[in-house]
Amino acid sequence: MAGTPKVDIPRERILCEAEALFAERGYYAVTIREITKAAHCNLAAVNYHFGNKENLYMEVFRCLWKPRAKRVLARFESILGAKREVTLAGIVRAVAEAFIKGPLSDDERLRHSQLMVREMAKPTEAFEMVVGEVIGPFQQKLADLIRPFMDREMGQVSLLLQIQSIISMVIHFNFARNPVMRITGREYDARFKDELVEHVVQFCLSGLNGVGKGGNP
Amino acid sequence: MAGTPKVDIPRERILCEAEALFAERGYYAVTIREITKAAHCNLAAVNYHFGNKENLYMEVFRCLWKPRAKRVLARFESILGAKREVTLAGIVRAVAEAFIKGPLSDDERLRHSQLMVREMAKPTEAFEMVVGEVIGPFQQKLADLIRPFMDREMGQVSLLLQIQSIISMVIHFNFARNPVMRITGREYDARFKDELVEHVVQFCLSGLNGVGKGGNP
DNA sequence: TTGACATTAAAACATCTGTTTAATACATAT
DNA sequence: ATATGTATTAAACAGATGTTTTAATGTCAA
Repeated sequence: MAGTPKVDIPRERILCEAEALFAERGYYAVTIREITKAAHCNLAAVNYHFGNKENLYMEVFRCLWKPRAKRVLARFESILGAKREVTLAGIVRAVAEAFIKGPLSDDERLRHSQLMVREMAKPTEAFEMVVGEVIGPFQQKLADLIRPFMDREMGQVSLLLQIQSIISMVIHFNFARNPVMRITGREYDARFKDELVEHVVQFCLSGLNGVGKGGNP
Repeated sequence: MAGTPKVDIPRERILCEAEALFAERGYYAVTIREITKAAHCNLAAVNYHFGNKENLYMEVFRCLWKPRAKRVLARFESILGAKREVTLAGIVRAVAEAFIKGPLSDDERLRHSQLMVREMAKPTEAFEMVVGEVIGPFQQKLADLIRPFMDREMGQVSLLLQIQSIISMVIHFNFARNPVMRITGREYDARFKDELVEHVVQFCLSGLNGVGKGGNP
């Protein structure tokens, strides 16, 4: 079973299992029969509780994805708020920690980013909702936080590209575990995640030069 | 039609249309009937020329994806080879230009990265082939190129994380056009792509500080 | 032309898909 | 206890899907 829901009613079980399956294999690869079987309930339960498959998919984003995203953002705020003064390094570290370690379990984090990546590849109504209500506002807030550290004459687009670059890295290290593990030969244990956070912070702050000497052999 | 194949035989048309549809919507969302209709040939043609749907998908990677990836890598080598001396900036710029502008048309580039991202989300046999034959070797070569510029004591894993970070950015700016356009409000025209290349180079070389002053207001 | 082979076409097949129906069980309030 | 609204079940439905079959068509050498 994929993550134990607090209330053990069929509706919750369906949502939970549906999310896990949608994340892993995508909307069309998953059948209602699979979902209801995993949730130990009758085939008709999906249509009874959610109307149809498409709305079940939307409800996954409304009831599970969105609250979880908010938990991550709350963690970000919390990490940032704990600091005496806000620095550029502090902001980046807060992002990296919230997204790569954060309040989510490993399974949750994987599901979460897989669903998002699938939406980025082919956006549906869910994407509109999530960008409008969660991701968009967050990136704007991040831009406002970072702007004071940037050149005065830097355009808003440039600023947003900086944000996107940070985000692209944390998304990548979350959802592309497979290639990352395969190429680096490392497991996603606590130690490796610490290294990942450290790496993201270093890279975002000073790029390749941050750890290099810049010398030519 | 999705990109005009050189030889106008049904087999080629099917491959071409299949790739476009698989990239846009994923394996299960696409039906053989759709593919053959788009390719203006009979339903049975897929099973005649490719045996079954699964093998058609694999052939897309073997016959279209892989050669195209090699074209991109060849462009990378070419850009790098044209330089008088190899610098860190030169390497990063070569990667960014090859992947973001490169030898591919806009449609090709989008398809290419969408297919890859779908494979990263849920790897199939195609992923194994592509990582083993193209992506893996390329990242190793990139690591060898960059190593001389890094600290002597830097571990191989750290080095590969640097590579992954560069790659994650170019992949992101290729396949996540939708969110990027939506959030920055820009179109993916030649001008914007130039800006993207410039941004990636700057960011990878010196991170956020590269364009900022680092001052606290 | 004839014969052999490769390709295309149309139809049929078995299975799977999302959805609906109708019947049943269950709980709670009167 | 009875009635009422809710939740579950099993069965059926219509349409879609991958695949196979069988026939027709084209191609080209002997």
